[in-house]
Amino acid sequence: MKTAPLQTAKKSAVACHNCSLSELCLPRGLTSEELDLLENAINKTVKIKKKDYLFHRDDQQHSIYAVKAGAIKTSLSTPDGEEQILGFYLPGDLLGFDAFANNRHTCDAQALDDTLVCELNIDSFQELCGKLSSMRGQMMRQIGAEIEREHMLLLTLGQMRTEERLATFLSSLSERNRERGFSSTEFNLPMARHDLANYLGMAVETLSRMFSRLQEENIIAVQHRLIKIQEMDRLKQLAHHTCRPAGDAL
Amino acid sequence: MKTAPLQTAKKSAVACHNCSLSELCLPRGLTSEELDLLENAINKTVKIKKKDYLFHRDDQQHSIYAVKAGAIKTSLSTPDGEEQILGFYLPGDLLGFDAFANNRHTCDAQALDDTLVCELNIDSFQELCGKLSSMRGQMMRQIGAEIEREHMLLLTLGQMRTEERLATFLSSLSERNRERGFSSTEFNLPMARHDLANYLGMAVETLSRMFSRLQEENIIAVQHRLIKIQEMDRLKQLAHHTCRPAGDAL
DNA sequence: ATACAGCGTTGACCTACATCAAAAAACAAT
DNA sequence: ATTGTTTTTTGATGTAGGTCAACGCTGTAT
Repeated sequence: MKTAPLQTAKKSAVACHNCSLSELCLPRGLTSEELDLLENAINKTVKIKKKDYLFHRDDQQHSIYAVKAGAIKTSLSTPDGEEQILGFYLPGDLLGFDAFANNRHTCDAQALDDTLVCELNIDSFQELCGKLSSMRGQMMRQIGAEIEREHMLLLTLGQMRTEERLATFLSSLSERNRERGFSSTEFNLPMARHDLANYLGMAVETLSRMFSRLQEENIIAVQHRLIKIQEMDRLKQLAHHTCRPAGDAL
Repeated sequence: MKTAPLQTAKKSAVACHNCSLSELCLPRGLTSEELDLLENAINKTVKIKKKDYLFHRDDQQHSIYAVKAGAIKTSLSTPDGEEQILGFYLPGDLLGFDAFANNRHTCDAQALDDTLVCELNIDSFQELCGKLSSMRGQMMRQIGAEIEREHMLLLTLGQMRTEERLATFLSSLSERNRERGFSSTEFNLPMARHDLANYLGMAVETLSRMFSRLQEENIIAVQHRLIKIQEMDRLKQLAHHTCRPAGDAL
């Protein structure tokens, strides 16, 4: 289907110390010495091209990855070729925890764009977590956030109508951008309509209609992937199902 | 809404050593000495009555729980009173990992029946995981399984039609029973129609119709909560979306 | 027994969304 | 620019499943 990720990968030096994402990523709250240990656990920085896979379900090799730049989607596919996108991972997000169960990834991870990730060897990372309680705490928080995010998505898919789903998504992407110091009212969607529709459990056509509807009501302005939120309060109102700001990832 | 869980709880001695669930639960693969340490981390055994809550979202106190008997559902509820059930936990299952993120549970957990759980203090458990790599591995496997289960549910809610959803659910409950040494073709549903419908993202009426349809086609026989699977292969065929046997919990 | 409350099933109807079809816009390659 | 390819939008139509309503069954209390 696609070339293996490692064939298109380049290795480069790792440096959490001066990484701009250190406040979002694992390093948050660690001392300089702890950071050294973390850097040792990092295999390498991997560059993957748009549409290439970071990992496949059941791959022999498994790691935890931190996104430095670009965007990754994870998905599950069925025997008959249907897929469900499980999450979008943006700079500062970690992915790969699904491999904890059986030392195999249980979903696929594909780059939505040319992407840069840090790869952490799962075993040395586990070992590190044994040694440093701060690191263990970091990891637990990340895992907890991942579970919480998935809970929100279940709520979205199980209870909301399509307009609500989109409003909730936009609202949480906005929040996310705010947290990262970007504009919360004007941003680019990192994914195509097709992927977003799949993630939100609706047809592309329906998604497009919902974008149009929100635009007609002057709640947002849409130009391709650029979204401008014009009336945040009305957007949040539509997304009233949402429980809390929803911290990490999407 | 309901009495606090602890008011209806009774404490009793903990003994992983002679617990019949030790092969399903955390103790699996641990040495006798490691088991001693685990027992020390366990606060107590808690008894909760049907419809009482094991924990609430944002509770001050948070723990990991292992179900010994009965059944628990976890759910998320929205400001406007809608709920989405996230999972059903049966004997041998662990729940409460959602509190890792912020030291607060992010969902509610309610007993579907009179239920017995072991309560593990989260901090001493974490500490234990620092000391014992085998325990860390155990926990990671459990967390991984939880994530994998939620992925399957996302696939179910996002991609399947109602009949498929029910077929998938029954098929995985059957598999689960088989793994625990119970009958895979005849078992009781631990939850009411209302809860199952919610979990599967459909109306109770629709769920009821799907039960009837499967029964008309002689794939299953239904008497209240008792399910007899008559044609397993046809059931699995209907659930063809399912990726793999789906190990733990529901 | 009888009455009552909660749960489950069935039927009639309706709507939110999927599907089908086609045009328009954006993008890529020559 | 020109052509082909992919993505997005819009419109027309169909349907799966939601909603509303009524009824039957099970269990509990009197």
